[in-house]
Amino acid sequence: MTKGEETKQFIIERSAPIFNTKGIAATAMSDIMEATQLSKGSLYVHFENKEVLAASAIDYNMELLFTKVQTAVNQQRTAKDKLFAFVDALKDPLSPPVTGGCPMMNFGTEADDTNQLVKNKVNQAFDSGEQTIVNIIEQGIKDGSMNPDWNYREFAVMMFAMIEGGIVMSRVAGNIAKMNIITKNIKKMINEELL
Amino acid sequence: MTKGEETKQFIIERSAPIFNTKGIAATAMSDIMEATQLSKGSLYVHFENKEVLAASAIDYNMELLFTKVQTAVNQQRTAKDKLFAFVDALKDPLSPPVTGGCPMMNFGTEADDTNQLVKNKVNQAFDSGEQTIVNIIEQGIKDGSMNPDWNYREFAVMMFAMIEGGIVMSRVAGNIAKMNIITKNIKKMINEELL
Amino acid sequence: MTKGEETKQFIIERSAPIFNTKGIAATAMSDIMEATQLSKGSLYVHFENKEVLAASAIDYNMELLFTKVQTAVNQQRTAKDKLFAFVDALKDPLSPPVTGGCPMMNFGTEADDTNQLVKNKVNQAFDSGEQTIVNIIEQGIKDGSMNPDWNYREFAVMMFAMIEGGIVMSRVAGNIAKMNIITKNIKKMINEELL
Amino acid sequence: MTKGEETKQFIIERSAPIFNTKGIAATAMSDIMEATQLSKGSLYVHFENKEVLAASAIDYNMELLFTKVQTAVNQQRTAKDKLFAFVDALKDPLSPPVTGGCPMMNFGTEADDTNQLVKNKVNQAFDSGEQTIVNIIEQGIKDGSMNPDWNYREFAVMMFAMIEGGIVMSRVAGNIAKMNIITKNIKKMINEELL
DNA sequence: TATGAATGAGCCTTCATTCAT
DNA sequence: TATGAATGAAGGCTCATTCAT
Repeated sequence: MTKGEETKQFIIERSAPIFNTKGIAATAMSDIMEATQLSKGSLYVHFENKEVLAASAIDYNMELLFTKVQTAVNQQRTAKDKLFAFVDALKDPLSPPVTGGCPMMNFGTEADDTNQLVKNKVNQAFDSGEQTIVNIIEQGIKDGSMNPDWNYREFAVMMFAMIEGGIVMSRVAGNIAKMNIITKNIKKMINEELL
Repeated sequence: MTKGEETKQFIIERSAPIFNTKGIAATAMSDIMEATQLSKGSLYVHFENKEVLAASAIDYNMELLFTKVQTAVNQQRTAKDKLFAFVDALKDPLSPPVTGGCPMMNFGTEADDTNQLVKNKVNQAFDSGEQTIVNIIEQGIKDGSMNPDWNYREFAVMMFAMIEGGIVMSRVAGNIAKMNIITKNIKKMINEELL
Repeated sequence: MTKGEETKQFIIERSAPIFNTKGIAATAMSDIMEATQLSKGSLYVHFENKEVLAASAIDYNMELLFTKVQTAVNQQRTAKDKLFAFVDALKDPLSPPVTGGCPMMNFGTEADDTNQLVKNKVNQAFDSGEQTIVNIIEQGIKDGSMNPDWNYREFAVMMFAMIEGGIVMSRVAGNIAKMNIITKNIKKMINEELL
Repeated sequence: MTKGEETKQFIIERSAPIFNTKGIAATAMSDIMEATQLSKGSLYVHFENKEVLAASAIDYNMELLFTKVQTAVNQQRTAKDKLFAFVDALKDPLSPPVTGGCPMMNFGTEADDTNQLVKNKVNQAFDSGEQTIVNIIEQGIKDGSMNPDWNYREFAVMMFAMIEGGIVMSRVAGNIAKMNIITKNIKKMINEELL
């Protein structure tokens, strides 16, 4: 990695939590100057403009989240354990895997009406999160540990939507009571499809 | 209503969809000047500052949403029909009851880390949305149309979380495929508890 | 004139000589802040952006020049004296009627390749300067004091071009030797067409 | 020519038309980076700063113009043909010998109030252009083809001023109508002094 | 000689807010 | 109550220039 690439990556890593916490519009380049201790000009050496930097930070936040979830999933053997690991990785919205909460929710709600590029990024992330769930269940069905008649595609949508909704509700509440209910019930629904 | 109160209300009604669409940070007082065709000074006659105006607009958006949902619910007789009406009122996130999408999600994700006042407002709104569901089910149990052993409090949390998560996912996707799955399955879950 | 119009006019008057002296690109809004002792925001209350302000200043500079020349012309009776007054009004490029030199030359050379709007303004000014000369001569021919066979339309072009060229040459030289030669010869050419 | 000198010359050739088109103030070092495909640092290896580079580019533009005019002049034998060649070399300001128009007018109007160095360069160029005309006529008088009583020194000033003024007028007009009038009349004035 | 990362002053513009009228 | 002129801090961004490699 060249010096320039290193700096670029450094800027992304430092700005990502700021964008995820304050939002794109409320994050100023001066916030990033402070977080990186770099000059204004230097930021623009590596990023054309704030929009491009924000896009990189959004990618970074979502990839970081995915890596954390995927890592947790991969540490398990059975499909059930993998699914539970997925749920558990996101069970505490007050100590989220990524500072600032779920980047899909944060940037999705900020961008849905105004920023097609970000909207698309978030949409892909939602799809690939859902696909992760689908893949695990398909493995479980294949190895005979899960009910082959399960409408797992629809379950994946419901499960992911419930988690995402629960994250926002719990963050706003300042406690994870609702998230606990959701976590518990998702696990229950999974258990009902085990063979 | 005095002239002043009328103007104040007018400003709220015009600014509410803007805040809900662009977000608080990205909405400028000049946007509201344009939308109301009022002068800068006039806005400040009625609202101390942008924060106060935003708070009023947020309240308005959430009340409008509740009114619309409640109106749909009230048009039904049975608990089941009321619950279905609740779900149906929110089933199309691309043509939402309130311009800009769900205000709880929009302001909740923008404010969760940075604005305690808004955070509290949204939290209360989530609670009272959930309570609406709870009330309907309690009526259904009381009149004997719904399963008295149903853990309906937990169901209310799940149902509301699923809807909220589904709204964001569908808005970001630009289509309501996921929302349709969610709507269908929520109704299925309700049907399973009917007597 | 309202307060706003007064301020707007004041800004134009103060900025006009700066634009004419330094050029559009080299004039900063901060230069105009200093010259007007107004705040940055105040400047933008009256002018959408720098381009619009520059356009107003250019108009002002050219109108000021025309007024001065026209006033000098109008003080004379005969066509010959009017023509001489025109020439004399522009005979000293080091003490020009408008601070910074001829606005048509200044903005014309700055804008010819890059700014269609300004280019058009300047072109019209050149045409109307030429027309002034034409009008005077037509009066002279009509009243019998000037040669009716004179190709005065072509003379107007030559005379104006010579003056404009001479202005730049003399300003760059720092002395009006060349301009004196031009002034003298233009008058000689005029004298040759008197009856 | 060493590698360094070659690069230096290359930078001048590429930047000259940019400076002549946009002006000194409006030309950024980044414009020159793009035009040369050289790095920022490389530009500063060869030129102390933008001012020095601009000065070199100005020299280059004026020398290029002189070379083109002189070449045209030298292809003719008689004084009259030489003079006509001079005029014809500049007769189309929309397809000028040097991209961006007459460098003396461009840099003269930009620099007359603000940049003594450039002002002097332009003044010398005006003088030497005038001197070229003078030299041709003196040859014509010496060889008996031109009127020895001609006040040719004054004619040279007028002729050059007319051409320069005409260039700006025509560039701003977007057509060469006025320049055609000027060209025609200069030739007529020359013809009147032939023996 | 050539690179490109880094700088910080300065650019144009927008912002929320104040206040005399 | 309503206006709109005035403010100045802050916004995103560009600039000429430096310097280690």
